[in-house]
Amino acid sequence: MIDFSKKEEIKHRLEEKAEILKAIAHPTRLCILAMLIRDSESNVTDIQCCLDIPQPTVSQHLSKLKSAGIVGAERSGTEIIYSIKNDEARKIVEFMLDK
Amino acid sequence: MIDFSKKEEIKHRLEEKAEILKAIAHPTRLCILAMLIRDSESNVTDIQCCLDIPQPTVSQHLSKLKSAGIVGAERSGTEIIYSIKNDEARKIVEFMLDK
DNA sequence: ACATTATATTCACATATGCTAATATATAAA
DNA sequence: TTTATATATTAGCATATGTGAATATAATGT
Repeated sequence: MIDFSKKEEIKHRLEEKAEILKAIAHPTRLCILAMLIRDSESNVTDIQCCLDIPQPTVSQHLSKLKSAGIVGAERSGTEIIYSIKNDEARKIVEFMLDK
Repeated sequence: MIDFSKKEEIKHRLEEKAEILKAIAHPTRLCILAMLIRDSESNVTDIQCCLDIPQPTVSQHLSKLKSAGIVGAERSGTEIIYSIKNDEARKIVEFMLDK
């Protein structure tokens, strides 16, 4: 067992929170998340069409959101359906875009 | 929340929001903002002591927060007093740290 | 004027990020 | 099995970011 001092605990928590914020903090990813909030889920092609940027770029942003635990992916035939799975992130985006 | 029919119009808005989030999205800056929420204002030395990192590093993070419009600075003698001036940013930090 | 304290700025460097182009994989249809 | 469609991955490159060390500035006190 590792014995974290209180400062280390706080530090780790702040790092986790910063990771989530950093994943959200990009205009394209904010837009993707806004789409996913509006439509509750979406595939890559729909997102790409909406944003009008290259497909690999969309996939890279989705990959970043996914590895931060903000979105989840589920294959359906040839498509992959993305949706928001982190409620904390969802609320931040909702708050930012309601402003 | 977002009107996707006006793509060009919302692009700038998303960039602005992402700028704010990006400024917040760092463990040290999250910690600085948490201090400023708790104490309502603080000088550089106090922040430096609390975080235990070099003074220039603190100044650089404060500078980033300031140029993003998140904190304001006011000189008082030889000290400079920082405080949060962007309420949107304050609410995001409060939300993140309450979780 | 000089020393002290508080803060900012610059530089150098390593690492991370974002983009594009090209290529790879996976599923489904013919 | 070949073809088409949807998505992911890789490589290369430019730019941004974070940090520490050293230095600079600004206000105050002696």
